[in-house]
Amino acid sequence: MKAVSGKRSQDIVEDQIDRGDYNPSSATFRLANSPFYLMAHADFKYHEDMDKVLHKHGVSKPIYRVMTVLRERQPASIGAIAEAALTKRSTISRIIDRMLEQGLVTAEPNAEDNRITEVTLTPAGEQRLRKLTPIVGRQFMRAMDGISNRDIAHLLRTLQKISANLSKLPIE
Amino acid sequence: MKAVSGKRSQDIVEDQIDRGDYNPSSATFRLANSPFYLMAHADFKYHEDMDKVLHKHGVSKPIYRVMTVLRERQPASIGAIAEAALTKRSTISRIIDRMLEQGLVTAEPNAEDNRITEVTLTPAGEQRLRKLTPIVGRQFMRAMDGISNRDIAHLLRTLQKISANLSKLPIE
DNA sequence: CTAAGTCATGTGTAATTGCACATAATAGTG
DNA sequence: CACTATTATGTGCAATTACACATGACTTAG
Repeated sequence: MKAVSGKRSQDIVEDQIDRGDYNPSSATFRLANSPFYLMAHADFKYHEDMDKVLHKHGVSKPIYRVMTVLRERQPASIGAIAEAALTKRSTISRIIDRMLEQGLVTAEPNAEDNRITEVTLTPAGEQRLRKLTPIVGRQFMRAMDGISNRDIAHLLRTLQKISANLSKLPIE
Repeated sequence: MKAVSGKRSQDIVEDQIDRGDYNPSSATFRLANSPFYLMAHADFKYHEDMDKVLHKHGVSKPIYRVMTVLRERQPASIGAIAEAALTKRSTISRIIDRMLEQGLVTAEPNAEDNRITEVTLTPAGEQRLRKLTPIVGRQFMRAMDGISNRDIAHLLRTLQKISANLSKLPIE
């Protein structure tokens, strides 16, 4: 590897030990070279344009996210949706309320466990989602322009590793 | 590259053309294989634990982000901070109010252009930031455990490309 | 089988955020 | 030099969010 943070590569015994400029506690750290800042930046830009378009179709970003979660697993409980959508349960509870008003989902108590609310997309919800899909697809293609599928696969592997690391026990 | 979405690799003329499973509009798309979902997920987990620790030091996530922006460029205007911190100007304006109350920053009108508010970290703000830095550093090391610096460099390049793509003209 | 414990969800409340607009300051135009 | 356009920021207001707690439902120990 190349030298980082002024140290010569010989000084670095293993590739993993010294994170040099990448580490936010380094004196030479810069946001432009920070993985997490860049993730937030990319994610922000990705949604920035898209949200405006989605709003024209009466769908907010959190509602869209819930719909994509439901597309994969139906029915799903409030708690399961919250976890997958990276949002607090109480918030999801209210988002589902709004989706009910719009007729995008149904919410029924689970037959075996009455505490659980089972949320399912209605045909109208499915249709709305199908309508939005190509818009999101175009935005995705735009984001990935000039990036090889090999690089995308590499990106996925790294992100998955990071997520796995962070799902272990917390800091202190 | 390997086949994606059921197509054989021979069918794919260029590596960039068909995004297969990666594209949110694909029938075989899964959130677990979606770059943007994984970015959001990693970013969420990264901040989830950290925020709790930061709060014990009286610093919220948005305040911490503003501080890291100021560390790199001081003084900075409200607008410049907003852009770098991926937050609306009016929101930053109010966050700066809170930081002023805590004595973390000063805000002075620019001498040449009276519209501009120049925000600067106070010594107390600098000190607070220095105190938090090792905490964030540990979280970073935890996140990157088992990932080589080469992979991090690769991740950075890809994320930078994506950000650059999305900074061009919007969708429709 | 009953009581304590755990779990899933919903709700009151306060804080945060963004939008739309207002205000103040500068730049540009004829 | 006056007048319009643009720019930077701040504020009223509505919507969204999270936290803390309450409620109802299931589970388990004894």
